[in-house]
Order: sequence, then structure tokens, then C-alpha cells
Amino acid sequence: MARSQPDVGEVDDVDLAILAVLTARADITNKALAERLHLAESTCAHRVRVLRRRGLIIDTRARVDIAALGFPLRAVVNVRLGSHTKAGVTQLFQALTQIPGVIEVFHVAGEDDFVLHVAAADAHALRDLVLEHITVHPSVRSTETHLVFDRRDGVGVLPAG
Amino acid sequence: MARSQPDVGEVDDVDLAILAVLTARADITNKALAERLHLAESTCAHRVRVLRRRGLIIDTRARVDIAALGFPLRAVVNVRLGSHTKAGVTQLFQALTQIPGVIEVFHVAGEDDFVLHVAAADAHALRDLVLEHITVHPSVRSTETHLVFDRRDGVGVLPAG
DNA sequence: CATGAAACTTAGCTGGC
DNA sequence: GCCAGCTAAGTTTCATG
Repeated sequence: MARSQPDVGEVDDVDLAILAVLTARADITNKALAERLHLAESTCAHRVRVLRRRGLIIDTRARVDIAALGFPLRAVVNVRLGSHTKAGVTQLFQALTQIPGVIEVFHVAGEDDFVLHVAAADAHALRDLVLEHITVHPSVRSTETHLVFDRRDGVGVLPAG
Repeated sequence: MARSQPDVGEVDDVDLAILAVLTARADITNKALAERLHLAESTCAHRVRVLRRRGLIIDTRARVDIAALGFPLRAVVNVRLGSHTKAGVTQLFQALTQIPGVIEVFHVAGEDDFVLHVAAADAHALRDLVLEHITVHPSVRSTETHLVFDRRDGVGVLPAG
């Protein structure tokens, strides 16, 4: 069962180029994008619309400076469960995403069950986040909090952007 | 030195509301955004421009469906170093971000030094990513790769979006 | 599929309230 | 902060190779 091809029709090089640009600067005008890729504006707009409709472009989001907003502390929190019923895991997953300050949640294989990326105003707030919102959960056996010194974007899977 | 206030002027509730909307849908038109927040279009456009200039809005990016692009496997990779010279750590940090498939890199405190979020086409490609690009680095002592079952966005630090 | 040229929509700017 | 009016710029639609 060779399934190396995505389940979403074909994605040619032009599509990839569009995606590469848009993942870096989604607010580029269609006109500028078309120029950069040597496409007609109408063609470019059409391809972008199709990429959206096919779900290859999920959405577009502004990135805000969380530190400047008053949350300069970041941490990676590993969460380990005691029991592993499917319902319990699913429910906790959802609950974790709803905790104020939680930026993303990974459900992972291994000894730890969840890896969270969180932001907090200071060490005190970080402690409260972990103790009052995570550890408190009955199915949580333990947590491990690692302060983030720095975070950077990787190049991802797309060609040169 | 109380420094609870961000170093970027004031951010009032309207600004926060703008940021909340834009972090969810950056492609909303200024007109629609103004309506939703009960602002005049001119006021709304002005505030958004100021938020950009102040750096509170960093940029805006399209999110692509990496799995549909042919990279359905995700993993969290913990990287531990042998030596910890500042130059070595900095250089490795940069190198990790440049590895194809690496989505984000955290430099963290604790026994592990880096936490990576990566995408790969299949288990084989994932192994190659780790062995050929990470483990191979002289200052890397060990790695731990955890398959990601699922990933979700958290609510973050902004009010209801 | 891609294109160019219409009608339509939006953003950016100005002065004035 | 809001309004109004204006101009430039961008987007969408459609008929056509």
C-alpha cells in the first residue's frame, strides 16, 4: 500500500512555491506574489484559492510578541499520566489546551504522555499554571518543567522560502 | 525594578481584542475586523498599523497541512549535549533550525538542551533525520525521539478569540 | 489551465469634528 | 477616537486562446 502521495490531488512545484512564500509572509498581496512567481495575477489568485479549498492552506494567523505582551517566560512541560484509559487521555488532552498560557500541546509516545509549550508572566505564574492546572488533574502522575532559554523556527518541510 | 509592564507602551483591551482576532484569522479584512469590534474602520486600521510598528504583531503566516504535503509523521526530539561551550551551543542551535523537516527548536534548561519538533515522510525518513543530521553532530551526546500522536493549539495568552 | 482586461472591493490618506 | 470623501491599489469575474 504505497501511500507516499498525499490524499489531496497533486501539488506541483508552483503550488509548493506559493506555499513557501505564504508560510513566511501571508500578508503579501496577490499581485506581489504573482510577480515573484512569474504568474498572471488571476492565475495566482486561483491557485491560492484552490490550495485553500483543498485544505493545504489551513488558515493564516498573525504572530504576536507574547513576551512584549507581558509573558516573557516560556517553558516546556512534560506530563506523565498514572492511568491511560482512552477517555481519560482524550479528555485531559482537551483540558490542557484550554489552560490559559498554553500555546501548544503534543500527545506523544513514550514515558511522558504530553509535551506542552507554555508562556507565563513570571516564575510565580508559571508555578501556578503547572500546580493549579496540570498537576491537579487526577490522572496526572507527574510533571517536569523546563525553562525555555530561546525558541526558533526551523526551516520546515518546504523548499527555500 | 518592577517591570511587569511590557516595554512597548500600553496595550489596552481593544488592542488585545484585535490581537485575539488576528491570531485566529489574519486574513480578515479591516472592514470586517472593525465591525466585529465596533470600531470605525479608520480607527481599526490605525490601531493595527501601530501594533505592527510597535512589533506586537510580528508577522502573519499561512499554516499549511504538512501531513497532506506528504509528511504525516511528527516527532518530538530531545537532544542532550556532551560539552556546553557557549559558541558550540549557539552554533548547534542554528544548525538544528536548518535541518529539513525541523519545525521548531527550543533551547531549554535541564538535562536535555534542545527540544525539537520535526516532521517526516515516514519512519525511515525520521530515522535518517535524527541519525544523519542530529546525532552526527560532535557535541551531541544523545537524542530521544518521541512519536507525536496528535498536536493541538492551546488557547495561548490572549482572551477569547 | 493560463491569460488579460473589465467591474467591484478594499486600503490609505487627508482634513475636520 | 470618529467621520466623510477621495484616490490609488488590489481582487474577482469572465470570455477567450
